[in-house]
Amino acid sequence: MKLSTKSEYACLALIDLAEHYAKGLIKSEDIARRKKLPKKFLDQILFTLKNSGYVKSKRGSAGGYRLAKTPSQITIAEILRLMDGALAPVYSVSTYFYEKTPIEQNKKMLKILKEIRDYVAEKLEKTTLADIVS
Amino acid sequence: MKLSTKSEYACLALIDLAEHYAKGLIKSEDIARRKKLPKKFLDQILFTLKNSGYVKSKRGSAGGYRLAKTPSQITIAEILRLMDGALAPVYSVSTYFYEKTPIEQNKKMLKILKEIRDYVAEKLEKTTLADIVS
DNA sequence: CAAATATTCGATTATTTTTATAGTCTGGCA
DNA sequence: TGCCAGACTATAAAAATAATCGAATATTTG
Repeated sequence: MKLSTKSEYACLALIDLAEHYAKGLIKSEDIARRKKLPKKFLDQILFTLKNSGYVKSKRGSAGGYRLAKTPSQITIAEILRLMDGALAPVYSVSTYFYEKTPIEQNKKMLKILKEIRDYVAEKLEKTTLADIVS
Repeated sequence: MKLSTKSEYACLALIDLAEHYAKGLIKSEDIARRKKLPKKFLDQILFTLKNSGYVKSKRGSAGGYRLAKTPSQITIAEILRLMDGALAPVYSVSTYFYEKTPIEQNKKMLKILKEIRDYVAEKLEKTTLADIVS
């Protein structure tokens, strides 16, 4: 579970939207400036977040983005799974992205990796945007 | 901390050497066959392991590889760090591979990631080859 | 010594993933 | 109508990952 730049950006963007949750629509340009993210790349990420129902948007000169749910309804786990796939250290211990991998040959090693995946999944599933807004 | 194929192969190779620890020199071909690894890629991995002092080798028709230490002296953590780098989910919470990353902007998120890195590091640092031989 | 065998080690290639940019289109507001 | 901001697709640059090749060298055995 190494976070890609993309998932770091996605988290920061959602955090920004959570921080300005009361203000209505936020322009991607403002998010990019505040969080120091490349604007066009951010647009692409927001597009993905929109398609998956985490944010809503409005076009036009008074347009922008806002969260589609309250900050406490969005967990970090779902965002990372959307952007990076499995939280697990190997696919063979992933609950949602299971796939065979060579290490499956060793049951004891697999058990340890599974414990790691469970710790990470549980921790990130109970952490919501509301918990990390600054 | 998503394991690369390479680090899975490295673990399996070392496990194989640990399983045959008493038998002296083991040919890479035998490891490749037993653990179903691509021979040439495995050779490259064994070469890295040798340069870092985890295995010793001997050439020639009666050559092969053996562990340079006892199975209980080799931790999974060091092997993964050698092959993949940081165990941490982001470099900005890595102890041995620290580097700035965007998520550092949010202290609460960073704290959670740090807890994950600590759990993973502690767990893998106390797991040795001796613990996982089958 | 010669043949066979196994590691050495750099080079190279292939593939995938990651990161990012470009550009056109479309809807909304003044 | 004309600008503004998101919508969406395409594509490309860069980096990481995965794997292969092949000649060189060392060692054992016949």
